[in-house]
Amino acid sequence: MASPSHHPARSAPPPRWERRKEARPGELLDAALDLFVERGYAATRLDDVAARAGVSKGTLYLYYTGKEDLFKAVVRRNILPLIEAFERDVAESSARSAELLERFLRQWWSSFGATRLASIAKLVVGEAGNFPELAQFFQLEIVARNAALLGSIVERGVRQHEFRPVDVGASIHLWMAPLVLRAIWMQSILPCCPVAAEVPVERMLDAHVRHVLAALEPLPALPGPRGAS
Amino acid sequence: MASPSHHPARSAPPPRWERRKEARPGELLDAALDLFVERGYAATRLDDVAARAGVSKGTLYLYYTGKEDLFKAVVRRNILPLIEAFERDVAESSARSAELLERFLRQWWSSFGATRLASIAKLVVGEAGNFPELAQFFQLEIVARNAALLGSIVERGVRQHEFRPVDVGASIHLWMAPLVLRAIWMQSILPCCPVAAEVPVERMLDAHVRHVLAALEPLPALPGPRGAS
Amino acid sequence: MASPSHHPARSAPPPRWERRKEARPGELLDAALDLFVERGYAATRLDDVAARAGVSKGTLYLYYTGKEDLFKAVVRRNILPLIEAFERDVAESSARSAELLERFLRQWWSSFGATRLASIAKLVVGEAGNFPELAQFFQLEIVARNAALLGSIVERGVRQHEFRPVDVGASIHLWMAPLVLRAIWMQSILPCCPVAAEVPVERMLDAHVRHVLAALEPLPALPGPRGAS
Amino acid sequence: MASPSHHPARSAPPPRWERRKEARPGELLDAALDLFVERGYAATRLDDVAARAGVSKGTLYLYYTGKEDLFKAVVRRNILPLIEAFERDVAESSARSAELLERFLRQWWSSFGATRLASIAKLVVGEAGNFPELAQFFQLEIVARNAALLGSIVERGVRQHEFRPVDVGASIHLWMAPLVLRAIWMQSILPCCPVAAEVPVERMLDAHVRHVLAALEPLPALPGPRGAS
DNA sequence: GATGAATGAGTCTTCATTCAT
DNA sequence: TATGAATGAAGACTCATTCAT
Repeated sequence: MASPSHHPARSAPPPRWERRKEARPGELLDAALDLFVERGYAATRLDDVAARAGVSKGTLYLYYTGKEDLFKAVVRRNILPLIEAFERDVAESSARSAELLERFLRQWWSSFGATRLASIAKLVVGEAGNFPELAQFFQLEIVARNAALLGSIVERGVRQHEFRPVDVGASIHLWMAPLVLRAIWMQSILPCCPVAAEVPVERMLDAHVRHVLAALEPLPALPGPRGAS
Repeated sequence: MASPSHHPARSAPPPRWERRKEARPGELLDAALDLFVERGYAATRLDDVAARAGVSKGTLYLYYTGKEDLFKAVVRRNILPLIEAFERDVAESSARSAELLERFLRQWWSSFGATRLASIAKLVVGEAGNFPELAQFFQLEIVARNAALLGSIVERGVRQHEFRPVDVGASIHLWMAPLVLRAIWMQSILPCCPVAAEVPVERMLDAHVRHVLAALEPLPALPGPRGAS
Repeated sequence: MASPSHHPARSAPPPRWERRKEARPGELLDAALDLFVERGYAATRLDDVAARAGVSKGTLYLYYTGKEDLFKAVVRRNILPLIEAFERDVAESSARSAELLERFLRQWWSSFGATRLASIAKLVVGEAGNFPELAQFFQLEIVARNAALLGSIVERGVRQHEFRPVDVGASIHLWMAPLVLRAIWMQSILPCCPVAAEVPVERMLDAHVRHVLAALEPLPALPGPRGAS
Repeated sequence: MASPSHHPARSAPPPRWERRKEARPGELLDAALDLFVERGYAATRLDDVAARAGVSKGTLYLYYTGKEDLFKAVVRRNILPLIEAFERDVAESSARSAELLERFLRQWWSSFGATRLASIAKLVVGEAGNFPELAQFFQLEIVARNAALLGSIVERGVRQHEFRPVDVGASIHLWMAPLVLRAIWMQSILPCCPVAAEVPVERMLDAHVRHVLAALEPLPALPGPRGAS
């Protein structure tokens, strides 16, 4: 009678399952991301992944060859689009270098660092020993590309005399590390320490941006004594 | 008596195994650290820990109540002495603030960041979800204390007009993050990417120290209105 | 229109699959025979059977109620025609008994023993414990009938004084066993031992036939001119 | 009172398990033999093996690395001693060749063919495709050695003019096959066909021995008084 | 008729933990 | 204390079977 089904007239029993070949992979990856992030690789049971995706255990194996494959797919699927979006954004922008740099950092934070995706970095780092291949993928396809992107912004700024000349290679790490580490922290330690009265993210972010821009600010061409220091 | 050996007076038959109640815990912790660092928490088998420590599996349970307990002991035992040493060093030092700060950063790197101990941070971060209590301990007893230490150096420098006034809370994170992240990276991703031609650690470290000190350098007294900012 | 289909009048859209109700069972049985023979009952997956027959897994269930049913059908379908052919051959023959017997043995070898069908015997023997009903069928419809056939030849020979009187029941087993066992061997052990330099089949077969005929050769009629033969 | 326990006075609870390192492997192999023989390799669950051996599933893995290893151990352990016993018997015997041959055949039957061990041959034959290595072992260490043994008896008899010259290679197979096949049959098909009124084993065995000895009997020394025998 | 996505019971295997010795 | 044999709960993975399309 009050059947939740969609056949109001007929009292057809609701189908035990639906055929949704297209949607399944995405649902499985979403479920897996949640659980991997929450519990880590080893502590995540495929039963739970399947249950959260609303399918049975066997179905999972129709789409992924096993736990490892699922894990790799989760990482690839969630991370790659992001880096590609970043690359598009930078390529299309024609703003001043300082502005572009600030926007990059803030966008990185809002679309990755502040999200659940940051946990993926944590996962990859934690499981690198057990998934060297995945670690390589991550280093080459994500970290290196992100660094190249940031590097290209800085180099452009330097070339156009918007930034002072710097050791780009070393600087990139210095500019990214505070964001990356804070992101990881917020996904792992922080949820366990509700009282950890940390400096708010915004303040950290502002300070970081200011700090980076200051470090890149062109030296005053003045006659000033500061050049001597 | 003082003999480390085996009851010379009593004509006891040589025991099949030795009683080494004092030495055991350390040996077990060392073995466990190796394996936890290498494989992560879940992938480390107690059998292997015991084997590496040269004892049987059962013996392990005489000293630790289980895997969790062992894990926590590994973290506590290896990390606490370090932070305490840092605190002593800083307390005893009377050097100029800039010098002290540089020494702190370089020592942090050489005695923690560049060592296997850095993996512990990786471990704790990765397992925080499964060991909240451990994460709290880590945050409060290690991270916070380290931050306080660094903060005290900076504050002293500011108070003595050796450093310019800064947002200490936000700055600390910015000063530590590049080192922490690089340390973690070297323990996880890097071993899997032998060709990753990164900027050498020394250059990164030099750049970072220079950068930190520049950011803290007192502003020129000058006539400048900039002091108002 | 120009559809290869079989409904010329109707402008039916070309079907995505063909209806081949008549051909399917045979194709499935052939595929199943291959795989059962190659891997045994349990290690054969219905997926593979269907794939080899060029249909989907579901289709298999339109023709057989399950794996067991398929297995039984494979055995029945492949073995029964053989024994029936043997029976026809013997019934129609009017050759001398010795000649008929030799022909029977050689034909048995060439049309069963030397072929993939011999593996069916191996299968039934191996799975008898799990398929008692099938074992009974095999014993009654194949083994016993084959024995009866051979027995009838021998008995006829004895009746017509072409063979010496023998214990027919016991003899039949002696005459068949070397062929059966060799056949099974060639389907199971031999493929794994490429170097097993066995006596060639032909020599074995010749020796066996000679041996059987010698054992059945009528005793010399006393005074003994038969020594000359 | 009549407690089977060994602590009559104390009401100590019976230990949940005993440490019986020496006995376990044998008990496990016995249990496994039973079940493999009864159900075949694939249909035997390790749970059942362990239960029949009176241990838990995990214990099985202390002694064998898995199902395959257990299977191989069952075969090796049960079959090798037999063939070695046969070899000893023949080596030590000094009987006449005919007598030795008959004894060999009868002993083979009673100590292997008529026992549960014959099922091992069935198993190996059935699983050869899935365990090629085991099949090789069986062929080389069991079948070939048994054939060599029988061959040596026949050759000795021929050399000493107790037997007529024969094609030893071909003959061996002819002499063994009826016994081997009957043995396999009795372990697989027969238990499923209680009414299969077969020729009794003894009669088959007698007929076979008679038949073999007749085929080997030296040819009459020409002039032929042998017709009288 | 035909398909193949979905199911879920069944099995092997691992490993933290216990306890008789 | 120390040992390591024994346990058993847990989880990855398979595959015969079902059923919505």
